[in-house]
Amino acid sequence: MATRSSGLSGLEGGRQVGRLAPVRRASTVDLIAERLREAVVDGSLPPGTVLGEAELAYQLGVSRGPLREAMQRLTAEGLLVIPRRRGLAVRTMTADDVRDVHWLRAQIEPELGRRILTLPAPERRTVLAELGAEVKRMQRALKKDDARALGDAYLDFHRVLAVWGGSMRLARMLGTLLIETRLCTFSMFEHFEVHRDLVPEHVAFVEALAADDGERFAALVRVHLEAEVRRLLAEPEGPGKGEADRLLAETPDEPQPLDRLDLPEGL
Amino acid sequence: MATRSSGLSGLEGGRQVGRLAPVRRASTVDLIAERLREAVVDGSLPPGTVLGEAELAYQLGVSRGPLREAMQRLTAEGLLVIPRRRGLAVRTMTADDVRDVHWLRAQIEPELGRRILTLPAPERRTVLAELGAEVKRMQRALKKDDARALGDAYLDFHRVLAVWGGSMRLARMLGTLLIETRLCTFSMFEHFEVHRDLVPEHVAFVEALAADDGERFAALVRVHLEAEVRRLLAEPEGPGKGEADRLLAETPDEPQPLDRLDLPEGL
DNA sequence: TATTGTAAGTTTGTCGACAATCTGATTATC
DNA sequence: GATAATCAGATTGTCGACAAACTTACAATA
Repeated sequence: MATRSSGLSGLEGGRQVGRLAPVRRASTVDLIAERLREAVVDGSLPPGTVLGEAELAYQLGVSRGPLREAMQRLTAEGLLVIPRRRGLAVRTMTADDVRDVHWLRAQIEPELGRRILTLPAPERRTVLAELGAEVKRMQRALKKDDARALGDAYLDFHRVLAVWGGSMRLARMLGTLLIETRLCTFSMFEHFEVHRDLVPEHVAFVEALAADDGERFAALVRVHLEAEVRRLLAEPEGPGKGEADRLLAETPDEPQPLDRLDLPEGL
Repeated sequence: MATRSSGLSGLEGGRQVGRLAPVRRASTVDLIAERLREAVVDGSLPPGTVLGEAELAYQLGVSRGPLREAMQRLTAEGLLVIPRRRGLAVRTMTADDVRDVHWLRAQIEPELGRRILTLPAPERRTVLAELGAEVKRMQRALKKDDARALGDAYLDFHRVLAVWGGSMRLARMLGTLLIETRLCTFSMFEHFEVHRDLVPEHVAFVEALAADDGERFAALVRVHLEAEVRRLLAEPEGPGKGEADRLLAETPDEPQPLDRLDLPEGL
C-alpha cells in the first residue's frame, strides 16, 4: 500500500524531506483513559463516585477488558482507587492531600519558571503569549462570573508552564498534579466558586516572567499556592496573606502592563 | 463469618481497641506489577526487551487479562512501552532521559533532605540509622567488588530518603525515578560496574545530615547527580568535578565520623 | 433488643476464543 | 536487479462467559 514511514523514496521536492513526525494512533485504552480524565476534571465524576464496571463499560461503548486496563492506568496516576470487588471510585482528596499536592506544586512550578526564562528569546515570547492568552481567558470568565471557565483557564495556564518547562517527566507529573488540584476543589467544596484574586495573581505571574524576574515569579507562585491551601481548607488567613499583598502591591522591577505583551487575539 | 472491620464489638480488653490497621491484600495485578518491576530492576528484563504477552503470561502463571492490566500500570510509570501489536518492551533510556531523570532527582532529593532535618529528633535518628545501614551495605559490597549489591544498596539508600521525606506523592515519584535510574545504567552500559566514588559520597551525605547541614547535603547530592550523568554519558569530567573534590575535601561544620552514629548492626 | 448465622443476589476476577491486523518472506514484474 | 504486490503465519485487541467472592437483607437465637 503506502510507502513505509522510514523510506519516503522518490518524494524529494518538498521541504523537510525524511523528517516526518511518526503518526501516533491512540489505542482504545488511551481513549478510555483520556475520557475518564476528562470526566474527572469536568466534574461529571465527582470524588467518591463508585461505578460498576459493566455499567461504565456500556456507557463508553467498550467491553470490560479495555476499561479495566484504563482503570489501572488512572490508578497509577492516583486519580482512581480500586476497592476490592467494588468496581472503581474517584479518589477523594483529604486535607493532607490538599497540602501535599500544593506543596509539591510549590516545589515544581518555580523551577519551571526558571527554566522557561532560560529559553531562547523567540520561544520565550511564545510562552508569554500563550500564558497571556490564558490570563485573558480567565479575565473573560471572571467578567461572566463563569467559575467553571475560570477554573479551566487556570488549569490550562499551568499546563502551559508544564509543557514548556522542558522536562518530559515533570510535565507529566505536573499534568497529573493539576488534575489532582481539581479533585481537591471538588473534594472540599460542593460546587465551583468564582475566586476573584486568581486573575490579578496570574497577571503578576506573567509580568514577573516578562520582566525576566524568576525569583519574583517563584515567590508569587509559592504565595499563591499557600493561599490556595488556606482557601481550600477554609483556614483563616495566616501570616502569608500579608506577604501576598506586599508582593502584589510592590512594583515589579520593570513595570509592563499586560497590553504591551501584544497577545494573539485569535487564541 | 468474621465480624466486619468497622465493629470489633465485644473485644475490649487488649490495648488499642478499635484502631487496627486495615488489612491490605494485594490484588493479582499488584503482584504482577511488582514482579515486573523487580525483573526490570534486577536486570532479568534489560531495556529493549520485547516480550509476547502469551509467553510472559505463561511464565507468570496467569492469563493475559491481568497481565495486560499490570502492563498498563507499568506504562503509566514510564518503565514499559507498548508498541502496537508488538507485546511490550522495556523502556530504553536515551541520553536525554539520563539527563532528565538526574535533573529531576537533583530537584527532589535536596528538598527531601531539608524535610528530614525538620523531623522530630527520634525519627531523625531513625532515618540516620537507616541511611547509615545502607552505607554499610555499600561498603561491604565494595569490599567484595559486588557491583550488583552496591547498586542495590544505593537504590535502597535513596529509597529511605523518599520514604522519610514526608510526601506520599514525592515518595512514589522518587521510587519510580530510582527504577528509571537503574534503567539508565542498563541502557548505557552492558553490565554493572563497581563505582568506587559512590561510598565516600554517601558517607558525606550522612555526615551532612548528621551535622544538620541541609545546604551541604543539597550541594553534595547535586554534585553527585551531575557526576552520575557525566559517568553514564561517558563525558569527560566537566567543570563540576573540581567542585565535587572541593566539597568532599572540605571539613564539614561539625566533623562526625560514621562510627559515632552507632548504627544498628542487625540491619 | 441486639447480635450472630444464613442465604440469595450481584459484581468482580479470570479465562478461553475469535477476528482483525501486522510482520516477514516469497514471488512476480518492470 | 530492484521494486512492488501477494500470501501465509503469528500475535494482539476485544469480547463473552463462568465461577468465586463479597454485600446485603433476613431470620434465628440468646
